[in-house]
This record gives sequence, C-alpha cells and structure tokens, in this order.
Amino acid sequence: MQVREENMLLAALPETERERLSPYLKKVRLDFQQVLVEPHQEIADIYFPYNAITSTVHEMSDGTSVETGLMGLEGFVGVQLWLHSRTTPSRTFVQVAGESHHMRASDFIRHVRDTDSPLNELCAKYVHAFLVMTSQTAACNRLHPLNERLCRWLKLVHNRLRRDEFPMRQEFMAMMLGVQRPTVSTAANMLQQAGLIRYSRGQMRILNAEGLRNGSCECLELIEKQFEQIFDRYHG
Amino acid sequence: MQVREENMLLAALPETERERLSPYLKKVRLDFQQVLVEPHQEIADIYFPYNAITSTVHEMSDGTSVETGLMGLEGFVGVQLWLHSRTTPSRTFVQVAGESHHMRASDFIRHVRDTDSPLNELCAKYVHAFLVMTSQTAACNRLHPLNERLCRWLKLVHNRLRRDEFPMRQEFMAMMLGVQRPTVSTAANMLQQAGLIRYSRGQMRILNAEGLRNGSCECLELIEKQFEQIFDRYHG
DNA sequence: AGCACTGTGTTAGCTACATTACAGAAGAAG
DNA sequence: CTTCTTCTGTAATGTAGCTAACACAGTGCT
Repeated sequence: MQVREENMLLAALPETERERLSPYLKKVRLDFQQVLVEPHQEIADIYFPYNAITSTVHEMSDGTSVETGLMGLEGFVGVQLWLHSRTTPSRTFVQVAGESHHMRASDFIRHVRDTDSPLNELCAKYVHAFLVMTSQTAACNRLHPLNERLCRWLKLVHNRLRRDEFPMRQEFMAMMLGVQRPTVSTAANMLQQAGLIRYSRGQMRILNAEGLRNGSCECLELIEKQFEQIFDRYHG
Repeated sequence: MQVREENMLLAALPETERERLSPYLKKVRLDFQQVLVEPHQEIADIYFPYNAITSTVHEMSDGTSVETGLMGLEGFVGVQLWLHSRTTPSRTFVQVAGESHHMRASDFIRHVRDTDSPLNELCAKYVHAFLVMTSQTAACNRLHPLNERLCRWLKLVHNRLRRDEFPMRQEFMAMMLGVQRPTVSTAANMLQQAGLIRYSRGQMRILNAEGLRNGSCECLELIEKQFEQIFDRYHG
C-alpha cells in the first residue's frame, strides 16, 4: 500500500530507501495539544508531520513558556534521539492538528545508525537548520519587537501549513511568543486593522501573506533559507 | 609526542581513538576576538578548546547581536560541519583567549563519518547539549531579567575557565547578553556591591561563585546538567 | 429565551530596559 | 608629569511590554 508521502524529508528519500522504511511508517492523526515529547521522559516515537504544526517549548518553573522551535512538513519530531539522547528538557506538542507519519524510536534508530543512509544525511541537515532556527529565535526574542516577531511567526506557520485558514487563539500565540495575552491582542489587532490577517474566536485567516513577510524581521527569511538548503542537492 | 588532552571530549575518547586522531590534532593559541567561524563561509577548521572560551553570536543587519551559544573545554567549535553543513549564518569567535586543539575540517570529517567511532557518539551528545543550551537561552532571553541572566552567564564562563580571574569588559558582556552597555554597568555594579564579583578596566574576578549560582535563573543548572550527561556513561 | 463559557478588546499604572549624554578614573604614551 | 584613550558610573527621558481588571461579543447549552 504505497501512500503518497508529503513530509519533505520522507519525500526526498530515494525510492529504495522509502521502500525499506515503509513497513515501519504508519500514518497517524495528531490532535491539538497532543504531547509528542514529554520533558525528561524517554522519547518513544518519531513523527514526520505533513499538514500539522508541532512546537517545542521551554517551560519555566514559574509557569511561563516560550516556543524555541517549530516543526512541520519540512522536518521531524525527535531530533534528540538522532543525537543519541533519549530524553530532553523541552516539551514538544501539536499546535495545529493534522496528519503525520509515525515511526517507533527503535525502528528509527536501527535505520538511521548507518552513515551511508540517505535518511541519516537528511536528518543531519535538518538538525542544522533546526539549530539555526532555534539560535536565531534566541537572538530575535532579545532584539526584535513583538509586532515583527508575530509576523515572522505567523508566516512560519503559514508556510508550513500551506493554507490560509487554521485554528489559532491569542492565548496560544502569547505562550509561543513568550508575552502576555493582552499584548498579543493589541499586536494582532494592528495586523487585522492593516488587513494582513482576520481572526475570530480561535480561527485565523491569512489575508496578505506578502504583507506578513514585509512586516516580519529579517529572521524569517534567514530561517526559511536554511530549510530550503536541506533539499538543495536533492533537487539540484 | 603525547600531549595531555584537557578538552573533555578528547579526554573521554578511548586510548586507541586518541592515538588514531593525534597525528591530526595540533595545539594552537586562540587570541581574543579571533574569528573561528565566519558567517556564510566554509568551515575549514575544527577547534577543541580547553582553557579558552568561544562564543557563537547572531548579528543582525542593524549591528545588534546576541550570543546564542558558548563553548569551552566541554565542547568543540564547528558542530555545523558534523551536521553535514559547510556554512552557517552565525559567527563564532574567541571571547577569552587560551589554548585549544585544532583539526582540519577534512581530517575531522574523515574520522567522524564512521558510525561506530566513539568520537561520533560524543559529538552527537555534545550537539544535543549545545541545542539545549541554545534553546534554553532563547527562552531565557525572553523571560528572565538581566541580573539573573548576567549571573548565569558569568557562572557559565567561570565553570569553563575554572579560574576566578579573566579579562572581560562591559562592552563585551553587553554584546553577549543583547543589552546596552550602561545597562550592564548598573547590573554588574550591583553584583560588585553584593561582593559576588570585582572588576576594573577589563579584568573580572569572581569572588563568590556560590552567590552567582544563587543569583542566576534556573537556566544555569539545566544547561550544565546537559553537559554533564554527555560524559555520564564514560565515567559511570 | 436565558445562561454560562470562552475568546477578544481595552484601560491604567508599573517596570525593565533603551537611548543619549556626559563625567570621572585608570592606564598608556609621550 | 601631562595628555590621550579606554573603561566605567550615572542621570534624564522615552518606550515596550507587564499586570490586573473589566467589558463585551459570539457560541453552545438548557
């Protein structure tokens, strides 16, 4: 039963490698707020989302939190396992529900611990892009004002979902951006006034993607360029 | 000529692996502000510092910058190369001068592209710890006040240098922490008043390391724990 | 219809830090 | 010793975002 892969990492694999993996790949539904990686607990599953968005957040002891990474169809959940670590202090969960492929950790490790595996090289390049996203986010969180960060973040989500409408509440955006909900309210409202987005009661609609890109800080372009580079040599 | 390795990654290698690598390892002096990885340029060299501190910073187009990672004797410079990427957008340079071992990129790749290499597994675990540091920094930059971040940062440097006195200017700390120099001045002065540090004209002295640890946010402990875990199974 | 609940808008006072500017102090160079 | 340069302290003013509180509007339930 050959299911069309839409996760970009899986899609980039040579046919033979895809066939080798396919017995271990299962399609699963990812529900909103489902936890994929629990802090400090063994990572048992790897996910290759393709129309869902997942987030890695760091939670502080006082309850505040910030997103430090965001994964969609361009990546996979469980990079820590690829890095020979069975646990990690951050939480990864589903931010926008959707479909994903799933693999058991043990199967993943067995296939990827082969230096010549095409999957191994793709994972390496993805982890690099992910590291760049995370570190750029670290800088962005310190240096850029909320309105620019909000534009950047919405465009990152939009690019990964590849549709203009998706569920998204202000409360959630506040958690991701590490600010208070009322602060998101004013910032999001300005974007709405400017005609870039429209939203109501947990439904977000992107009206002007180009406008979001322009309103975003330079971090957006830098981050997306890294993810494009993963696949450069495969489509060159 | 068997030189005593002090970089922890090299020191953790089995004797046979050390001997295999030693023809390619050269001791070098790292000078203050020497650039080890230039943004968007090919990484030609790998460094294993042991009494120097190196920093990875992200620089924005308006000239502002923030440190997103800090490497000393517990790690190595050039993780991007291990991740199959020849360039990266961030800059890595020497923050506190000192000694390091050095390896040409090509030699490093040849040795590390072997799944069973002990060096390969150590690199993997180090990259995980480095990723945790970077993402925790992203969260910390957003959520924690400067005085706590300054304590955390000074202790990270102190832990890596393993000495109480080292050259450090306010201008530099401001760059690392992503704040203005006068802001560092007031924060550092408070630490000095409290008897935790003493400094003058570019010389920093740690007077009360335990006090710094207490004044730091929770991020310090979380980060250091990750680096300890790299070596757990080697000294268990 | 009435009610409760959830998501959103908005306000006012507050804090952390930015910005700019300048003054002093310690070395370095003459 | 004098002068210059570098590093540090400080002060005035501005602003982004926090905090807490509340109003209101859709949505679902009874």
